[in-house]
Amino acid sequence: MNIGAVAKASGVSAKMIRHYEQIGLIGHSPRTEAGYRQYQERDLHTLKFIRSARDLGFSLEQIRQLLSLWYDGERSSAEVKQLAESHLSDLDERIQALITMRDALVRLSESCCGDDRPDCPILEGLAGHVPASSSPPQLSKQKAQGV
Amino acid sequence: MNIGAVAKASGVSAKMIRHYEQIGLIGHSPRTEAGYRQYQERDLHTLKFIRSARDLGFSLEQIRQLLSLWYDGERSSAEVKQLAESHLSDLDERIQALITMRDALVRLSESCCGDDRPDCPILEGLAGHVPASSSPPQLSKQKAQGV
DNA sequence: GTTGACCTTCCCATGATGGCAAGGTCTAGC
DNA sequence: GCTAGACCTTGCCATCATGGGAAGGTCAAC
Repeated sequence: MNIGAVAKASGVSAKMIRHYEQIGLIGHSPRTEAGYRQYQERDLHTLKFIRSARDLGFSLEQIRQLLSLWYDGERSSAEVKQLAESHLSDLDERIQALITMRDALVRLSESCCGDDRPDCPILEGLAGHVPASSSPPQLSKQKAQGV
Repeated sequence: MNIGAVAKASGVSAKMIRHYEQIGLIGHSPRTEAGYRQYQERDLHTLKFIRSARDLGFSLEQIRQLLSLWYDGERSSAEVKQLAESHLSDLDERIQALITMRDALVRLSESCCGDDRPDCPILEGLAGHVPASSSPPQLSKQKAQGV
């Protein structure tokens, strides 16, 4: 298989496959005389693995570890699970951060009537004059960080 | 005020203040004879605005627009609100994407007992052999609230 | 006058990905 | 055999917001 074929079959772009090779995430593939990279079923399998891990949000560094665990018949599933859990809490943090943003923005946005007049609680909020929230702030996820 | 002082007071690093100046997000500040940037209260106000908008996840491009609306006495609050709503749906998309990842990862992780044996449904899942999920996968939405 | 905190500009790095350019290779159709 | 077009190669640049560091100038306090 040429790179285009594995790319299509794996869902990883040719560009990225070359990149993964360059950073050592995957090995150097053999080349034809003309210099074309040649891939086997096994490589396709690896690329699909990488693709799945990317879809779950694992970083390339984490994928490097996942691959080495995958290849290692002596691994303990605990190691894998630990990696997954660690990524999981990272995801949770990011989700929380975004939700905090969203909640704050929703509150600002709701307080703005959005008509043709210039008065705008959103801008005022950004400028530091926080609008009185209509509902009590029991979400506790307000602007915790502030300045 | 020197740059260090506004940086501290605004929560925007000196590095970033110079950067914002360079990309034209804020104007060029006057300089002392020695070349030190000099800032006024007004600049501090602007930087705090930027910092708040960054805390809400607005991109620098969006902040550029927000600033110009802020400065524009003739703006309609509708324009501001539209910008906010647009960012809001972007946030929602990103949150959903992360939650989708998290749900999938949770499902994989739960199916792995995490002991010292090598058998690992997480790796198998990544390799394409999706484990049978114990409960039907309709949980994606409900968790949007309670993360 | 020295020291240390602060400032300046400039370059590089991040992470994962895409784009483009200049050029080589392969293959199908003529 | 020749040519068009699809495919491959490498290499550089861009994204986005931010930080690090180097080399050097300035300022204030002691």
